[in-house]
Amino acid sequence: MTESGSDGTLRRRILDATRYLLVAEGYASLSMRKIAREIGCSPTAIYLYFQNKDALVHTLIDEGFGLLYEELREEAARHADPVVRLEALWRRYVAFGRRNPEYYEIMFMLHPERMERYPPEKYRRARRCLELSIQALEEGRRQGVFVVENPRVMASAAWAALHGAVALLLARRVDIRIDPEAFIDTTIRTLLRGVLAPDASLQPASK
Amino acid sequence: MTESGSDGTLRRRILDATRYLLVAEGYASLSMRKIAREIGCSPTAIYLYFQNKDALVHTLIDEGFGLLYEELREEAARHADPVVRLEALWRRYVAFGRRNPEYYEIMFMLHPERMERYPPEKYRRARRCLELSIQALEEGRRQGVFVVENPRVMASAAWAALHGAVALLLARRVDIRIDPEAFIDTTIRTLLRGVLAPDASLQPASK
Amino acid sequence: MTESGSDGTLRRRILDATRYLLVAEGYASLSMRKIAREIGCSPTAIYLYFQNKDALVHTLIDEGFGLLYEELREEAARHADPVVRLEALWRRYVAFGRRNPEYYEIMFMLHPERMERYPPEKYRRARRCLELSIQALEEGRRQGVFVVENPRVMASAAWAALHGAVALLLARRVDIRIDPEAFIDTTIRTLLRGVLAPDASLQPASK
Amino acid sequence: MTESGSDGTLRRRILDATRYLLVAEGYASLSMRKIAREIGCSPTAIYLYFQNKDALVHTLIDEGFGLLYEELREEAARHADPVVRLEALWRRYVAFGRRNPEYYEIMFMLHPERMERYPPEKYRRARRCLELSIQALEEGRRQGVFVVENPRVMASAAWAALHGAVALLLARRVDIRIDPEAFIDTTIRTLLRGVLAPDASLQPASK
DNA sequence: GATGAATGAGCGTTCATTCAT
DNA sequence: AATGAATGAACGCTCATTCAT
Repeated sequence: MTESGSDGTLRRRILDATRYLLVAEGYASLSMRKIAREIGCSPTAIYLYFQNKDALVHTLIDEGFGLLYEELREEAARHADPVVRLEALWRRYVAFGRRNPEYYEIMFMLHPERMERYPPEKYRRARRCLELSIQALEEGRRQGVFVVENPRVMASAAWAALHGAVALLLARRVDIRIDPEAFIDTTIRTLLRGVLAPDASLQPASK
Repeated sequence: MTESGSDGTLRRRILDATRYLLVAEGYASLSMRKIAREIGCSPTAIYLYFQNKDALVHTLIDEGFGLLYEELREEAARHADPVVRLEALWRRYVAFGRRNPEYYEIMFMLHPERMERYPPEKYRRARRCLELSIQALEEGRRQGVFVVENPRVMASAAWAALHGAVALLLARRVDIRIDPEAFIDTTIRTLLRGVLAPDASLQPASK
Repeated sequence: MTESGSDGTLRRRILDATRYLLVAEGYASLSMRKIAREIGCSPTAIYLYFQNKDALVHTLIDEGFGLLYEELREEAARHADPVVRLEALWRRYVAFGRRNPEYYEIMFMLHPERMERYPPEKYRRARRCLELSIQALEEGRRQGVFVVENPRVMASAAWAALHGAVALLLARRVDIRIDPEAFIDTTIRTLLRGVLAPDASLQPASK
Repeated sequence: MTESGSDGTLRRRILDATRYLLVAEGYASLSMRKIAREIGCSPTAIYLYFQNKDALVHTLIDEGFGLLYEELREEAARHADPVVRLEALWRRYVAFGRRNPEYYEIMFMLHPERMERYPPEKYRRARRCLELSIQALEEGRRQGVFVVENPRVMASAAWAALHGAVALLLARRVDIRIDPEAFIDTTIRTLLRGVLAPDASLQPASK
């Protein structure tokens, strides 16, 4: 359930049409007219619910972060073991990006100048996602299974790695000879091996 | 060294102005008219040197891949040890991206639709960059210092990780409390630890 | 009677301004911007009523064929005698062309490339105009007053002759020493004499 | 032999390339750049031989009228009998138009505003073509085989009819179910029957 | 709660032409 | 005899947005 309810209200239909168009044609060619055409209303109508195009997109970004956090939080709650939990979080992140390319594009692939008007307090929500990884890393470090200097930096670096994988996959920039699953798997297992204490036995991926 | 040197020719000034605008405003808002305004010529003049906007951007992409490959090749030649070499290649890649955000954006952050008209033979040049990493991985594996199932997939995954780091840094999406150098360092060291054989002693980064 | 009457609606004013410009400057130099300037609106406004330039012109072409067919049908209905009727149709055609040079230009003087996107069903309407002549020729042949091998070909040939006369008059390519009325009259009477049975007495033109 | 010789001089090549482009793409999309590209010289070079685009086209128009007149004069000289001669002239006119669509387009199908700058004395040359028909009509009238009030008007009317046939054929506006040869034949025979004295036996077309 | 009418800015691109060399 | 460099004007069209209703 998203923050604005999933009723058939025009506001909701605008958001959904926007998501559809983001998947179908990408952010670059997203236009108010197209959104309006998609749902059969006038372009003006959109302005009744969103101050402007940016506000509309920002709303979607918020939704996206809400969804992502929910998924990650749920995943984190499911695994007591920090190693298992960390891997699960990472896999979930990648899965989210691949399953929701439209959210992913505006959440993480928009250019900085596009984000300038994005209210900074919203970023805090984005950061909460990272906290889950940080916690797992800290827990694991305390248990001696992770070797990590700075959990926050490590979590960010791992997130960057996952982001790179998702971004290249979505942009279809990965060599077609490479199986996407193997690609993701290699990324995650390499990261895991990179943070695990040398004597910690590397358990098989719970794929 | 680019193909035409840095003489004051209009063609060169167009390319430079384009690079400047790419850094300053991003690809999305790049326009022929802005380029012309930037260098104080008429928009028409650009068409004397480039068939159209795509051709202009493609020229820059070529330049970028030329530069990157040159840097990586030089770096690869400098280090006999595959471990040292791999780390050097990775560091160089990140450095290139951070030093040349404009090239990086059009080389790696453009959406596929934008690239459709990019001549496929040019991609070969792009892939050669990856080959250098693959070779290092293969060599290291033969020497028993790397544990890698599929070097090509591993090289791609590592590239994706580095790309993610560069992309987030350029987009200023990394938490400001995190020192970029530590962020990069952690990324690279984690990757390295992830591919190194367990008994191989991890030497300190030669940074 | 056109489909939307002659109210002062912007749509109508666009169509009228276009017609004016077609007369004043010809199709070749017709531009959306000029139309907008002519009626004092922004070029964008035109796109509220017509999908693009072609659609605008096609609308006028439709109007033109509507008008012409109406005139010819009415004329045909007025005359029982096929000889009188045929001459009346011919005169009416020429009169239409001279009275509506703007319609005539886009209806009959546009190059085929321009028409490619013109929906083919619309052409049927154009052909119905010819059918009226064909019917008159067939009737007259049955009555023995016309000597015609193939009425459809004959009707086309006569139409071509009339078209030539109209086209040259509109283009002011006819020697100025020649009275346009005499020119038209000669064309039509010659055609008539050319199709009449030898023994049919040629009545004076009912001009 | 045209007035400017048919050597391989650049001037000649420009004229030929222009003719080629007129056939291939039509007057509307004729451009100096395309002409230059076609013959592999710079657009500027054209201006060494022709003051501007209009002058270039006017030169071709002159050539066209020269060719047409030559053909018609030769044809006229071949036939003593005015009836035969007139038909021959008409057929030759149509043949010229169909054989030289590029000349025909600029000679007879250009819009009036395009011709404004065409030097009026050149029109006299165009009119000489008509004189040949007028003479045939006058001769035939003196011999009692033609019934013509005003030969000049009649010649113009017949020319208009032929022009209409050629124009519609070139523009492919004639119903595809109609055989072009039959179409032309009908036009000419109808005209002929229209001017022949009632008792003059109509000889079969020398098709 | 929603629309219709309209705009100003901007886009990539093409054109005929000029001028210095 | 010919070119290279450059321009100003124009083109069709799309966009985000506003305003009156």
